[in-house]
Amino acid sequence: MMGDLKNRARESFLNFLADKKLRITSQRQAIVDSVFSTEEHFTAEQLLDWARVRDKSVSRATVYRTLPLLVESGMVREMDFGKDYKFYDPNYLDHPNHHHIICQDCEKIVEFESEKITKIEAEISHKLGFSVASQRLQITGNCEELKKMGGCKNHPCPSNEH
Amino acid sequence: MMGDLKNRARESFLNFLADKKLRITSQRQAIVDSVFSTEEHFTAEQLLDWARVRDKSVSRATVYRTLPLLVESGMVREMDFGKDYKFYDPNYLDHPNHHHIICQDCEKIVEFESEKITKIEAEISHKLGFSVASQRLQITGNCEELKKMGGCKNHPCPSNEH
DNA sequence: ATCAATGCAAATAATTTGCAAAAAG
DNA sequence: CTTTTTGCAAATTATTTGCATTGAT
Repeated sequence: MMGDLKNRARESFLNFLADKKLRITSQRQAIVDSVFSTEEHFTAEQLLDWARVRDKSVSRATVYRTLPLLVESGMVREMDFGKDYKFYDPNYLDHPNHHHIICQDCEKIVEFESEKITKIEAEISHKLGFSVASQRLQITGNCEELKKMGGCKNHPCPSNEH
Repeated sequence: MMGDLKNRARESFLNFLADKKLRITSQRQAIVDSVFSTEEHFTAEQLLDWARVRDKSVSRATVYRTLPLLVESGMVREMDFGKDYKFYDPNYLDHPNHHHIICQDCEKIVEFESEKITKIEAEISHKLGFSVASQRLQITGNCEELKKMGGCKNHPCPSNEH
């Protein structure tokens, strides 16, 4: 049933291309199929790797040219976690208002939703004279392991230092 | 009284430098004084311009080397609005949990705070096994003018097109 | 045929860095 | 004096683009 949703997303995107009179090339297929086969966040480079498994002829330029189309179609969301490259999230279709919480140390990322927050955002925006088109909320924090041990994946536990 | 706060921030930063045994050079003074004389968001390039008014010898490299110190000290917050350069916000000191709402069209930015959101963030994070270190919430929307007229600063109103 | 899409390699642009000279403590 | 900081110019790196060619319709 997850597959169904992803399949529908794939269809939507192909329609989006058709509406814009853009062509469905084998390279775009490989890229799009890759995107709709994962629920992970990914980078342009990762997408290139995945797409090349399906079609060796996919070039980096085509990935970079296709990504904006995926974003414009609403099938994928561009995200910036402060790294020097962007991440892309294919899960906004099913959960258009989800948020992210990221561990400072190990970069573990958890997604969550909150109707309350969505509601407050709309109320306040309205008061300020805006209507909401989209939102992004990122919480940076410490995961359990980091809190308890003083370190997680990326750092040795300080108690092991001397 | 705003000046007081900013002055205190400036002091804090100089102490931060002292604690790290970093030197208070004339270039750093010019940069820091510029930062604590504004409440606007700024870019590295803008900061360079401002600092050069105070001290012509300030170089771009020094601005780029000082910015991470300002961020690390907590006096300035790095922000990414999806442009290809970063913005810096000197207002987190007085309002550590504030959010941004940005018009899609004219890039008007309004800051706001919400204790309710702060509280919900903490609750949910806790449930997920994280503690909150910081957060960033950006709402993208349409300002009044855009809603009413179909366009604001950056675009002609569609009704004026033919 | 026609025109959009591709791969390649070169360009772009914000940010970073090596290094010899200058300045802080 | 010693060590940090500076400006400059060159390097870095994700992303973008020009162009001749290929492929979809």
